[in-house]
Order: sequence, then structure tokens, then C-alpha cells
Amino acid sequence: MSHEAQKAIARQSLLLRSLPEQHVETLLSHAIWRQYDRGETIFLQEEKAQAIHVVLEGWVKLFRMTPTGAEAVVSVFTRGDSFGEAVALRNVPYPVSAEAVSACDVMHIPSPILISLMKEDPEIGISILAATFTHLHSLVAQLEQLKAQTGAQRVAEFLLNLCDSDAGSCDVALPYDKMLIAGRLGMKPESLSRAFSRLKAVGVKINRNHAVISDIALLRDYAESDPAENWGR
Amino acid sequence: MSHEAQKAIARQSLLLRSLPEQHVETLLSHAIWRQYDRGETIFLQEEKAQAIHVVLEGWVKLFRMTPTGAEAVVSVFTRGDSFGEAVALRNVPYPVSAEAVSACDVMHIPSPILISLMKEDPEIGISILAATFTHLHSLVAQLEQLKAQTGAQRVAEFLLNLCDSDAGSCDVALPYDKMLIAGRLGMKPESLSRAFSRLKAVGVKINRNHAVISDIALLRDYAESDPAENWGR
DNA sequence: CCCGCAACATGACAATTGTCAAGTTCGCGC
DNA sequence: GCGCGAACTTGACAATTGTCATGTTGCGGG
Repeated sequence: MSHEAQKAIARQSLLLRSLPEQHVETLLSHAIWRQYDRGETIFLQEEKAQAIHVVLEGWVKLFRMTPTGAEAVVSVFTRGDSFGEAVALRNVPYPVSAEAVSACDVMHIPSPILISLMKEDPEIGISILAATFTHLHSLVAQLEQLKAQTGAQRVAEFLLNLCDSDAGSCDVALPYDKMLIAGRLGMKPESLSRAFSRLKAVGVKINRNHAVISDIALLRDYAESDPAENWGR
Repeated sequence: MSHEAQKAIARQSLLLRSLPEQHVETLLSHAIWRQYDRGETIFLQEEKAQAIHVVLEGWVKLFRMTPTGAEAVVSVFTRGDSFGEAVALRNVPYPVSAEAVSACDVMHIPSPILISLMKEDPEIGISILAATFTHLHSLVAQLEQLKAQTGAQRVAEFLLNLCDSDAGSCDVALPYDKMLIAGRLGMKPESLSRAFSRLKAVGVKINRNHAVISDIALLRDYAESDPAENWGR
């Protein structure tokens, strides 16, 4: 991909899109571009944050390692997503690790640049808060899902988020492999398989890495229904 | 409690404690004080945020109502905690509702005050980001717990967080009632009861609203152990 | 003081999920 | 093309958790 095309993607990110043009230019001119191979580490939990990151291409996961070695996936980002905003400005350790789950292009904006710019124009602070709030919100939504929905319902919501429309039928590509989807939804791959087969009853068919949803409204009803009322299947 | 004592508590909050004195004065002089009864709503999900909140006394819970009416507790705050930072500055709807779970004193700092102050001094933005980051971090920790620990282990961590020391024994008061603890930990009250009885095996005794931990290190080992390796109880 | 209600504990049962094992499919390097 | 390995599926079994029912306790209002 051309450098210009990458800059265009970066400009669409939540972090940059509401900033005055001159600041965007400054940030882009100081940014560092890097490519990562599948499986490569972008940063590690406990490491000091020194930059904000913007995904230009590919997929990146944020995860935490538990003391026992199990990993809990916190979020998955792709083209146009930024992350690390809140940490970068405070010189504190990352609470999570980041790893490329496919080959990736990632742009890094060194935090000192941000900080100096922020001191001249508080508008930057607002942009960063906007991006941070969006992450906060998505974490809250995940918490709600984990606490109040069954596995199959979480899978249903995940599929619904991949659809553009909100009624009718739909054919979506699963964005990354099922092991990662399972991790993102807080379950084992085996449970994800079972969840998929359970969703057949509400018009979902899985083929390779494609999902065909015959009735989006029906699926949404299922996702939002009380877990208890589906006892008769 | 005297007004002065309340101001002293507010100054210790994550939001205010690193701010230059003059700004703290400005904010405090514009703040609104309110008392809430147990069960009273402080704000509702979807409502537009107009202030940052600081708990001066009592306990406040943040929660989300699912479409089916179940509630998922996101966080619980008490004296000296601030919340709503990221939302207040953006004039967006709250992603959660807030309710007093005991009688409460809460201070509200209207967001216009914050915004105008922020435009003069970017330092304010940093303070707000600091507070927001702390919340982000605690949500990430909760996600990890829900995804990678059993119910009993989450209860163990909850108890450990109530202890000051990190070894020896300890007698802590449960800060709020067990229904709320269960909600905060993502389980039903019945499951919390069972988790408590399971913890007897690692030296925890529950008496009314008191927990006696005979060996903190042992309990921590249990909380961090692999769920699978405790099969023989 | 007594009543009634809400919180809490406990047991039985069903549903869900993790674990283990076995088999299938798919993609990639040789 | 062949074969290896990782991803994925499926089944059986055990552990966990939610649900429902029942009983106890403690507290506040009449």
C-alpha cells in the first residue's frame, strides 16, 4: 500500500479525524511506520508506553496473561483503529500486551510529540479523550455481555456487529480465525463450535470463514432474549 | 460531616489531587453538593452527561440494564472516588446508570466549568486522562477475571483487595451487601454463597458481614492457581 | 412485642461450559 | 503430490453455575 493511502487511513482514525489539519500534519510527519509479521509482539504488558498506535492494515489483539499462563483477549483492532491513547500520555506501564494476529502495518506516534502539542492546544486532549471514551464504552459493553449473556448469545451479537444492515439477510466473512474469536468472546474454541451449531436454529449457517444470516431481526431477538426462556431450545 | 471535611475528601480524589491549587479552588467553588437516599438514581444510561461526580460518603454503583431487564454491575465507588470524567467532557450519553446503594453525599462538578478551565490549561486534560486511565485499567482487570477465573477465585481476589497487608492473617468487613458483591463479580447470590463455603478450605471464614482470612498468602495462591488443578477440591 | 419482609443459606435439578480424546479438513512446505 | 501439523468439529464426561424451592435469620414498622 502506498504511503499516501496509509496516511489517508490514519486520518480516518477516531484519534485524528477531529483534529485541526495543521496538527494532523505535525503528528503524521513525526510518526514511525512499521510492519509486523503474524504473531509478532508490538508491546508487552508492564512495558512503559511511549507511543500511540494506529493500525493501517491487518489485525492486532490486546490481551492479558494471567499468572497461570492463560490469556484473556481484551480487544481486537483493525484498519483505522487507534489504541494506547490513555497510557501514552502518562508514562505508565501498559496494562495489556499487543500482538499482530495477521501481517500488519502499524503507525506509531511518539508520545512526546503528543504531549508537547497538547500543551499548546487543549483541543488535542479532547480528541484523545474521545478515543479513550470509545474504548471505555466498548469495555463496558463487553463486561455486560460476559455477565448477562450466554455464550451463544455473545456469538450472535458478534455476528450482528459484522452486519451493516439491521434487517433482512446477510452474508459476512469472519474477520479472523475462530480461536481468536473464541478468546475475544471469553470461551474455548469447542464452546464456540457448539454455539455456532446452536445458532443454526435461528437461521445462521457457518461455511468455512463465512457466516450466512437468514434473518437479522430474528438473530437479534435471540441475542437479546432472556437466557432462561430458551430452555425448550 | 462538615463542608470543609468534604472538601478535603474531594481533594484526595484521583481527579483533583494532582491539579494546581488555584484550579482546585475554582472547581470546588462551582461544585454542587447533593445527598442521595439508598436506592436513589444519580443518573440514567442514555442521559446526557453534564457533570463529573465525586463520592464524598457512602457507596454508588454503576450498572447497565440489559434489554431483558437483568442488570450487570460495572463498578462500585466510595469515598474519594470520581467517575464520569470521560463522558462529561464530550456531551455524550452515559453508557451506564448510577445509583446510590447506601445513603450518599456526592459532589457534582458541572462539565462547562471543566471545559472552560481545560481550554486555559491543558494540565486539566492530563488529570482527567489520569482518572480515566485508572477506570480503563480496572475494567480490563475485571474482564481478565471474568474470562480466566472461576467464581470462587474472583471472590478470593475481591477479599484480597480489601486487605491492606499482603501476608499473615486479616479480618475485613464486607463493604456492601452480598447481593451487590455477587453482581459486581458477575454471579448470582447463590453462587456467591457456595464460593464462600468453598473458600473455607483455604482459610476463609464468613461471619455476618465480616470475613476472617487466616492466611493471606495461601488465599492469593488459590486465586492465582489454575482452575483445573483444584479438581480434588 | 410480634409480624412480615428481605437477605442469606442450602439442596435438588437442569443447562452450560471446560476438559479430554478422537477424527476431519485444510493449507503449506518438501 | 504427499504428508505433516494446526485449526476445527464432535462426542463423552465432569465441574460449574443458574434456577427453583425451602428454610433460617435478622431487622424495621406497626
